[in-house]
Amino acid sequence: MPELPEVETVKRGLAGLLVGKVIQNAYHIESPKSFPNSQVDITQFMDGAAVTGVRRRAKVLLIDLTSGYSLVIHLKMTGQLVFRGEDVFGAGHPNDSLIGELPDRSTRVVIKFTDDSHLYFNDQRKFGWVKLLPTIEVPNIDFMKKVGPEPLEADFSAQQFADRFSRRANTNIKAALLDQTVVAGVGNIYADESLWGAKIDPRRLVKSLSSDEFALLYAELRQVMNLAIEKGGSTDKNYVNAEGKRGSYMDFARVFRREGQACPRCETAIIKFKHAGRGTHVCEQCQK
DNA sequence: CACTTGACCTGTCCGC
DNA sequence: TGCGGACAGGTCAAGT
Repeated sequence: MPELPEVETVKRGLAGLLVGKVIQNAYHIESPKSFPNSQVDITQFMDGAAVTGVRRRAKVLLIDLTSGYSLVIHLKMTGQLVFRGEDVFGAGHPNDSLIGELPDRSTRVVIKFTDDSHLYFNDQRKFGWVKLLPTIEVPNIDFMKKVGPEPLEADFSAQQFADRFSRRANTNIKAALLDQTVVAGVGNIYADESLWGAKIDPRRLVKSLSSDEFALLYAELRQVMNLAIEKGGSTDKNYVNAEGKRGSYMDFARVFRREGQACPRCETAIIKFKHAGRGTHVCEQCQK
């Protein structure tokens, strides 16, 4: 579930918690695929290194270290990055985290800092990963070379947005929105939400959309993602922020996971069906 | 190259 | 209550 707004929320949380901390050591728990680097590299380039910054590109998190290496992290569907330390969960602090004692049975990677605080990478389904790479090589990995522009950047225009879709002219608009090489960071939740906002049926072919419809979809996508960041993301099942707390965008969702409920615009019941390989939520009255 | 489908995993929920 | 199957959805490999 983590899409751009969720990863951005984690990024902001971690930036405030990790920068300046020095790593004591790092290890995986019974899931080498989750942390595929060699133990030699992990020891050499992590132990004793300090965190200089936390960045996000598309749905990928980057934690930069003084060793010249960066942790490149993808949460995929069920990944969580939860920080635990005295400053957040000291005596007397209310603990409203969704997550209990850590590590738990979904913990795959543990990073221990010299002040005895910890960063836990949890991932129930083991699709996500933490990779250690030289910072200067990060832009050269396949994903970074192929991924499309950041949709929330100030200089990303409606015209650029529309132009990006030319490569997917013959597919449907929902599949194209989910294609990370078209625009970065859109996943199932915000695809459905923005298509509802723009009154576009997800099954429409890209080439059938007018320039006005692209302009509307651009505006709706940016609005819905900005609102989601403001609400700390969407917690459907697994997603939590860097402190283990849920996001509240689902309280504001108009169609996602609202099958059977009334469309906020026209009161018609929202329907759900499988499309582009995903659960898809639509108001068939509004979305044409 | 454009496009679609299946695989990767595990926990949960639904119907029998 | 047990059990099989569907489902969840980000990305990539392999298929047409």
